[in-house]
Amino acid sequence: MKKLYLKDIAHQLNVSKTTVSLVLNNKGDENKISKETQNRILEFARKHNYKPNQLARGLSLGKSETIGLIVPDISDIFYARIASCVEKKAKEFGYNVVFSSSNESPETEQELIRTMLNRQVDGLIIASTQQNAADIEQLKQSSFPFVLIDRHYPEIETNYVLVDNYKGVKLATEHLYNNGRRCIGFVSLHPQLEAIRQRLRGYKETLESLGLKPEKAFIKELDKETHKTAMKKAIFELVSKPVSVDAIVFSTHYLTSMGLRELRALGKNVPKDVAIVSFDEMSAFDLVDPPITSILQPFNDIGNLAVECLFKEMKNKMVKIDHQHILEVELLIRKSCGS
Amino acid sequence: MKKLYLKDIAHQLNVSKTTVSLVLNNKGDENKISKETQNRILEFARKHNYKPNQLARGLSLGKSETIGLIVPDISDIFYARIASCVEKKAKEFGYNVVFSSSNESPETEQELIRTMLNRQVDGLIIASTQQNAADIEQLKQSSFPFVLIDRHYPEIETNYVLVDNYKGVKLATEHLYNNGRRCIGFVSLHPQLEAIRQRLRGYKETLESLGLKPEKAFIKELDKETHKTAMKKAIFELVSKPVSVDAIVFSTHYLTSMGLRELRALGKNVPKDVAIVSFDEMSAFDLVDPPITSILQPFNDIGNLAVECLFKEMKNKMVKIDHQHILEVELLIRKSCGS
DNA sequence: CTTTTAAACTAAACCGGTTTAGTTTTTAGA
DNA sequence: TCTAAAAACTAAACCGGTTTAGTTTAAAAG
Repeated sequence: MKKLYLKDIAHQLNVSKTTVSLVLNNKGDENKISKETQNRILEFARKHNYKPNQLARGLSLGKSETIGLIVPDISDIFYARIASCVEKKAKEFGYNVVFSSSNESPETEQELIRTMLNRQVDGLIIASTQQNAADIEQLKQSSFPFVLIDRHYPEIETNYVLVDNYKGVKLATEHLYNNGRRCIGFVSLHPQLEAIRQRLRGYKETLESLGLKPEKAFIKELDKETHKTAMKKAIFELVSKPVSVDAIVFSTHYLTSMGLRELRALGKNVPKDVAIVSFDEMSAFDLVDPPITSILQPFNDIGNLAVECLFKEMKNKMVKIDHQHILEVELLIRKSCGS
Repeated sequence: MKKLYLKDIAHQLNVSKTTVSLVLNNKGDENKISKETQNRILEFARKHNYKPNQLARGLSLGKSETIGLIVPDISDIFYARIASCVEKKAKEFGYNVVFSSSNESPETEQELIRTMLNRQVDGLIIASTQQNAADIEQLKQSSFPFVLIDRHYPEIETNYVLVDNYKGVKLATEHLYNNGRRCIGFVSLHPQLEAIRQRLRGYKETLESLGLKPEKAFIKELDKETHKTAMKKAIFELVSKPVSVDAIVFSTHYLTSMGLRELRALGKNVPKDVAIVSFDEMSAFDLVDPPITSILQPFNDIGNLAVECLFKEMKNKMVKIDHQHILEVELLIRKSCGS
């Protein structure tokens, strides 16, 4: 059973390629192709299950009906969930998704953006490393449709779908305070990410508003390359004298896991000795001992909104910056802060 | 800054498109383009950062340098991890990956396969719903390069990369036995999946080899649509009289989570009252109370091997069935089976 | 001094669609 | 009866690359 081409249909039915193409693209009526011919073509195409070559179609139309998704790491459950949403939503529009992970490397991200542009994706959804302002700026200048998710560039005006990092950490910190904690630590990664900066700001300002002082010693900012080894030291310092925190806010799910492992290794009881809250969660956090109080991100909304915005951009040709969404997060109280 | 085309380079340098194309594809020497001309072209292309339109290139070459990945659910951490691997490995070959989730629906899977073929992917990696023999058979007949992962069709000879499901469950069951358990239950999903059948077989035959009888009442096969509600009933029946198992093997990570929640809701102590083992795990299973003894799947090897096999197929034109890999699994003993 | 051969390059066809600018045939109007 | 307009269809250009089958020029061979 060899592949069927437009040309073949035309030959078989004794009409031109033009006619076949018009009919199959639903332009039969406006081009005054007789109903009878239309039916013959439609019928034949259906019967032989004709599907056009998308490369040829894309080349001709100047669009690929594919969008690109660039995330730091597709095996991170947070991004995997977003990817799943993006894919579903894109499919509603008849679009496919090509994905790639930047592994937090700006160089890789740059390369990925270019590769995707060469592949003629019609739009991009990017969770950027945030160290790639030049490329983002260029995308904007060339008015290529794109939407940033999870991370944005405060200095560049773009469409984005973010999460209220500040408020999330505020909620978490206040919750710890309300549970009687007064020495609240903060463990975080890559301070170069705006999202992380917002979380840090949320932490500091909330402490201050509560009349507490955010001591430098309470704050551990781990380097992304070395955080696996650095975590041990960080936790040790936080829970030992003279710092001796009685609570820790972790800025990401996997930091929470790692931190909790270290706390246990040190024989600390959670939440009695040290209460913890996690920004973002993993699938089994409700089963952990103790179940971990977490700030939940609305990954479904992030994915859906991002795709919707992107398609509006793609439709309008002119890219308007009018989709700057900051979504609410939710504090899910479990047991890791006491009570 | 408008897009630069091959034609533009040719004009600017006063040579033909042919020459430019040959040089940029490293065919300058074999086509006797002078070193000098080659350098001029290479230099110019680099300076202006020329990248060919991949749709045009793909159409011309009859290949897209893209592979398709079809999994049941990309937001499942197991498939997300495999996707991550596949992407990395594919990139080594200069390939991109388009992914899609079938959501366990054979119709969706069928549609995805066709869509991907229309998009001219050069090969497919499929974790099939296993209810789509017709399409798989057809792929095979048309000798289109593809590799099955995680799930295969025993009745169709194809290349695949699987995991030794039988042995995994055998290991788990024996471990429970060695910890003194004699009433071992089995909770599973979709018995139509070959992988699940293998796991069930592993369970039954191991029990028999240990001199135990695999009672029907010990085995719960949940329906995929209703498993969320059915789990409650299943666990209740397993741990109540007259069945009263003292151990459960769960055939998938999320079943383990759900089952554990139900066990807790019933006030059962794990592992004292009921020991559990999970086939496959989630990120935080080591932090759960108790840490869950799990059968680990080598997702890295699955992804890498699948890509390697696929590329061999793609290179050889002739698709040879000589890549039937069954990878070893590992039992990671934690605390959920006692000590 | 012609004929071969090699070196360096190119025109045009091709991939498989879409679309513009027609052409042919039929019908309606004057 | 002749012309204009409408209906139904199509040839050929185009998208942006790759590649086949040459062409032109210069040097080597006879």
